[in-house]
Amino acid sequence: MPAAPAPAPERDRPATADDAAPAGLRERKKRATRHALRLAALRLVAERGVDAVTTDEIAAAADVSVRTFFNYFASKEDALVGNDPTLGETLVAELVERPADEPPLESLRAVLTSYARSAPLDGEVWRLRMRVVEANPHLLPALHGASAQLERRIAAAVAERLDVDPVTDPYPRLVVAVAVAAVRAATQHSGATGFARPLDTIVGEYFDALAAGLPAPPPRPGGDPARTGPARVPAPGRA
Amino acid sequence: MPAAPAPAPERDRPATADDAAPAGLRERKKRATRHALRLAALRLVAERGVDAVTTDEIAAAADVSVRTFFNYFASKEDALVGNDPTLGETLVAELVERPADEPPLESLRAVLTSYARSAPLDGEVWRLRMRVVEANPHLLPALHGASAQLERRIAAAVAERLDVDPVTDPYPRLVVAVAVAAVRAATQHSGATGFARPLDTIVGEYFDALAAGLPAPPPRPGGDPARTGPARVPAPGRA
DNA sequence: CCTCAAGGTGCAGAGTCTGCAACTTCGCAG
DNA sequence: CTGCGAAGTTGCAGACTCTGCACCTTGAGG
Repeated sequence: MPAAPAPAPERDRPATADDAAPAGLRERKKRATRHALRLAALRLVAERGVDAVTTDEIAAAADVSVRTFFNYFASKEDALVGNDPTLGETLVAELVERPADEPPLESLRAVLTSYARSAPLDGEVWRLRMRVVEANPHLLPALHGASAQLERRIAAAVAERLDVDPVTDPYPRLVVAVAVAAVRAATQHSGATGFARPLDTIVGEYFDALAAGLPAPPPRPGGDPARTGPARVPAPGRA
Repeated sequence: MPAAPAPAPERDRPATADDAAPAGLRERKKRATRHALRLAALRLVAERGVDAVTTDEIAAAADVSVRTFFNYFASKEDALVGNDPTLGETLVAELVERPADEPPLESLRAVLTSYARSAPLDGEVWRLRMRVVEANPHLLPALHGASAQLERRIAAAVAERLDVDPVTDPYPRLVVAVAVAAVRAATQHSGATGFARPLDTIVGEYFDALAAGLPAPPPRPGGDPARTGPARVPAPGRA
C-alpha cells in the first residue's frame, strides 16, 4: 500500500525549518540555540516531569539566560510542544504551488504528507515529545493548541485558492481542521506504536480514509477477541 | 433545507451540565458560582482584553476570593474557553446508548449534534466566548486544547465499542479527532456568521460532508467573483 | 440541635513571564 | 580592517498566576 502511484508531483523541498539551511552565522546560531533549548526542556521534563523542571534549569542546561529562553519560547509548554514558528508559512508556500484546479483535500494531502516526510528528521525531539505528553497528560491541550494558529493560516490560504470568503464560507475551515486533525491522529498513532512505520505513510492512509468518508472498520472479521494488529486503516488506498 | 428526515432517533437528554438540573442547594450554588465566574471573566475580558484583566478582578466581580476562582478553574484561560468538566462523561454516556452496530461516524454524529443542540442554551457565554477569542487570537490554542481531553476520552469509548485496542488501533483516534474538529469548525462558523443558523444544523451538514469524503466545493459555478452566500456546504445531505 | 463533610478563604511562597536598559556580536560597507 | 548599525543576549525589577495549608462557614442529615 505504500506503493502509491504518486498522483501528483509533490517533489518540492519539504524544509522543516529545523532543516540544515546553510544560512549566515547569526541564523545558524539562532537555530542551534532554539534547538538546544527545546531539547534541554524535553530531556529534563522526560526524566522529572513538567512541574519538577523550572525555566531556570532549562535555560541553564542550554547555557543561556532565562530571559533568552523567553525570547525563543512564549512559555515552558511552548518549548515542549510548540511548532516551529516558520512552519505555517512553509506549508502555505507549498500549498500555493499545487495546481490550482486540484481538489483541496488532495492539495492538503500532498503538503501534509510532505511535511510528515521531513518532520521525523529530528528523531529525538519527536520521540521525547510523545513520551513527555504521554507521561504528562495535562500537556495535551497545549499539544492540540499548538496547531491552532497553523490551522487558521492554512485555512485562509485555502479560502484564497478557492476564491471564497474565509470567514463566511465553511468549507476551508472544515477541510483544514479535518486534515490537521488527521495529521495529529497520525502523529499520535505513530508515537504510540514506537514509530514503526514512516509517518508520511500513515498520514497518507488517513487521508485515504478521509476521502472515503471514514468508513466503519471491517465489522469484526473472524472472531478473535484480542485483535491488535499493527495498523489497519479501513480504506486500502485510492490508487 | 434544515428539514432533515431525522435518520436516527437521537431523542435523548442532551444535558449540557449547565443544565438546570434540580439538585440540592449545595450543587445549585456550585453551578451558580461557576457560571458567575465564567461570565464575569468573559465580560471583563470582552471589554478590556485578556491581559488587562487579572484573576483578582474576575474573582471580585463574581464575589468570591481568588482562591475560590482557582478551585473552579485551572487557569484564567480555562475560565474563558474551557469545557464543562462533566461534558466528557455526558457525551460518553450518550455514546454507549447508541445501537452497537451503528457505524462510529454515525454514532458520533448523533451524539455531537445532540450536544450542539443543547449547548447554545447558554447564549451569552457562547457569544462572548467567540467574541473574546476573535479579539484575542492568542487564546486560540487554549480553545483548541480545551477539547483534547474530551477527544481522548471519547476515542477510548469508541475503541471499546469496536472492541479494538485503543492505543494501537488507528481508527477510533482518527474518527473522533475528525469529528471533534468538525464540531469546532462548525462552532467557529456559527460564531463568525452571528449564530444565524442553529448550530446542530451546521454540525449535521459538516458530518454530511465528512461522510461524503469532503468533496471539493462546486468549482466556481457562474463567475461572480464576490460569491459570499450564507453557508453552503458541498454535500446536500445523504437523506 | 449537633455533627460531619464539602466548600470558601487568607496567606505565604514558588514560579512564570514582561518591559527596560545596558552590553556583546554579527553583517556589511567603506 | 575598521567602524557602524542591527540583531541578539543578559540581568533586574515587578506584576501576576497558581498551589499547599490551615482555618472558617455552611449545607446535609441525623
